[in-house]
Amino acid sequence: MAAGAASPRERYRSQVRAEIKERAWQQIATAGASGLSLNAIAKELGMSGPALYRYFGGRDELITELIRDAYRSLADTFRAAAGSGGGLPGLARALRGWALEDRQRYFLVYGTPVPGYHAPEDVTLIAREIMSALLEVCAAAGTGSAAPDSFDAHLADHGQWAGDHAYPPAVLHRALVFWSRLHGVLSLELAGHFTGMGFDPDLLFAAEVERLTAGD
Amino acid sequence: MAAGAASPRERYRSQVRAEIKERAWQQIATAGASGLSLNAIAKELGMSGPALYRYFGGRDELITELIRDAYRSLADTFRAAAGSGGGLPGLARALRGWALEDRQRYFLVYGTPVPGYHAPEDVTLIAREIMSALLEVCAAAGTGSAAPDSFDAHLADHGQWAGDHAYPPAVLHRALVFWSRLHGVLSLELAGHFTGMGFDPDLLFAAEVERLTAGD
DNA sequence: CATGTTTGTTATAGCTTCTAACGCAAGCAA
DNA sequence: TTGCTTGCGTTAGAAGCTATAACAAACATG
Repeated sequence: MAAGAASPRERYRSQVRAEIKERAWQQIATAGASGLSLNAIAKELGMSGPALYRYFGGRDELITELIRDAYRSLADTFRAAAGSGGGLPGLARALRGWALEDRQRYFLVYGTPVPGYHAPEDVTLIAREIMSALLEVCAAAGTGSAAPDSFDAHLADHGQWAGDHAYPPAVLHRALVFWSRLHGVLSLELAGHFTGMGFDPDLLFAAEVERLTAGD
Repeated sequence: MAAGAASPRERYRSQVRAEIKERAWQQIATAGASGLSLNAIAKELGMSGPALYRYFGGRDELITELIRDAYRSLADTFRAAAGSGGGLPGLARALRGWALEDRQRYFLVYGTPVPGYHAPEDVTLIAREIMSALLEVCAAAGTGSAAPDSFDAHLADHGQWAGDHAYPPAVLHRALVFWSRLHGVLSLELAGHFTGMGFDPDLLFAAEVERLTAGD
């Protein structure tokens, strides 16, 4: 975007910022988001503590940046999957692949929220973008064979979140069910609640996708 | 149990321990588990910092204790619901009620795990107890109308986690689907991913329970 | 060349967890 | 009742963290 032609100073600056974020991802991967230490990152980069504050306003700002990148990455993955004609199974595969690629990144988006934290405006916009791609695929996949229930009736009156496109309630319902069911399996799997049970979570995921595409 | 007749010293000790845990729950409710501060708790109780270490080995031990209590509470809730004949809808209601009662408690059980953390033995035993109650209700509810799929075949070979009772694969599958789907909705709702969308998460939950009981 | 901006430094405040050493007081026993 | 033991709470301190302030050096630009 705007990172092409810039002054050498800005080039250096953005490169250091990127390096900081890279170390931050490494730390998060091994110690979780709560274990991220600016001091440790600074030492790893060979500079001393407060130097990092030239690049990020503080710990919260750095984490917010990582969250934004995580959302962006998921949105791009969804956009690509939605555009490649794989339908709902393709989208599901993309989601699972993205989740397994970096579980801490998944938790940054869908993990336990910090009570005080409020996501900045642009992050909620990316979230809308993700939802939009999902709705698009759901609409293309048809309404399926599930009979309309009371929730569909509710959605007919409370479906403004889908944006401009006036999707039928069945499509909205399908999208919400796709989202919550696959998140349910992925979340439990990534959190390790299936470990030691012996079965393959991938097959449970596949079975849910199966029922999802076969009219719920 | 063993807390009935005890020396006055032990009575005092367990009372202080309980008070500490109560304050800890309050703190977690407002600042999340990562924002729990032993120092702040000590000050609230009128004693100074290191005194808490007479009652808990440290921050990790206190949090582990809270996690254990959360698991215990969920297990008791499940046991009661399983015994009261409400079937799967009753169990689902109980789960939702328990989750909404204290969202941070839910996150302590099903939230983002800390990479290094390993749950102690007894917690995994309580987790098994929870699964056992769920399986019991699933078995009583019948196998439903869902046709056996490849995951059922897989479960026939990998269903040892159900314990002694040799439940049929369909029952195991039903339990896993009950668990993951309801967790999916609850997790997204409690994390606030539905806020601003306008629809009622309770109705989505109810719709999922509906499809869960009506043969998937 | 001079001037202003940006970067990195050290010093410092204030917070955290946690260990160590000490004094006091409560409970138990002879 | 007199002592002894055990446990509780204290202060002091080490090591870590975030974050700010003040300063020095390097850099880019007039």
